[in-house]
Amino acid sequence: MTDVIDDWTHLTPEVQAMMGVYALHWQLEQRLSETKFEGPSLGRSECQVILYLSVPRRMGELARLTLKAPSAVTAVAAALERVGLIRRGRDDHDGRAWVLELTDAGHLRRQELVARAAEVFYETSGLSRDEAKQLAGLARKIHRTAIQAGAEGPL
Amino acid sequence: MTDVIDDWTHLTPEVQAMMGVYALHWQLEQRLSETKFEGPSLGRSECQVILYLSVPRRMGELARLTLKAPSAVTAVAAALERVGLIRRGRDDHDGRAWVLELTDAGHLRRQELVARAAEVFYETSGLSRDEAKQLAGLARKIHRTAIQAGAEGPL
DNA sequence: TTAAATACTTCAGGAGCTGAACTATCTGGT
DNA sequence: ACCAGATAGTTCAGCTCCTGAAGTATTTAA
Repeated sequence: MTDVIDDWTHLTPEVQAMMGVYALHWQLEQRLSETKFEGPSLGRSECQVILYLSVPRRMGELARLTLKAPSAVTAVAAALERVGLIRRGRDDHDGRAWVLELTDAGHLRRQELVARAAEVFYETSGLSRDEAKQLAGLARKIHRTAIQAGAEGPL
Repeated sequence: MTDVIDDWTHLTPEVQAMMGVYALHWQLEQRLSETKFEGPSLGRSECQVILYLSVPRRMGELARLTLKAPSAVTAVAAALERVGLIRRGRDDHDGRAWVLELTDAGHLRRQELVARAAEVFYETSGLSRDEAKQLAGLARKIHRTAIQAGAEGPL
């Protein structure tokens, strides 16, 4: 089809990893957010937050996990509440904080998102189940380190 | 520091991989583009295109590789040419197409970017050299598949 | 030679994020 | 109990970056 000379061998492993990460990230965001479900459609950040809401979480926690500013989470929460996918409640132990929790519709939507994410993941990565698990293992470590680095600022 | 209950075990491998990819992508883009080099500073896409210009490439090829619209590449090329990091020439075999090529300053900047990318990669991923190579192996496959899927549209 | 396809450009418009300034609540020292 | 300072979230102005449509130049195929 195209005559791309992918002399991919002279790139450092780090740059190779980076390019793969960029490509997979783009496809996941793009194709996940443009999937049509029943009910209202969601933006990229809305999908991301729903995935993190496997458990009720405070907004600040979501901001830290998604590496976004608190004000960005405010907008996402407003959108998700407006369409009835989440419910807000005050934190029992801290009246300043909100806890976001999926409604029944939210849980349903999350299940659909997880399923769709797996589809898109395999379609666009071309990885096998075993390779996916291998990647997930690396991803756990990456996630933990990256979130911590993000919380502490850029050194 | 924070009491995040990361019961990360009940997430599917695909979602785990996704979250790791999101976090690493964010950190790489953010920290790479905010690094100060000598000379003019670059946006995220400018950095990405420079990395792909290890070899002269046509603009359409860059659009496909970076998964962006051609018009986005036009803007990036204009910016990079303005600051003297790339040179444009017509493709010998196709007078419609431009070929972008790094200047000497561009090659220098690319080397600095590659070095900085490796630093940021290890700092924010927490991976070892071996794990990085493992990830690079998966990334090669991901990249090839994802770029092809992008070129052919969303199924 | 002419119609259709391709490569890039220009531009208007929009999504989504940040940072600053603000309100509400909590915490610790006195 | 009270007040100062820290913390959680909100509002908003402004910014960056991207896309999609319409336009130009060139190539390809009929």
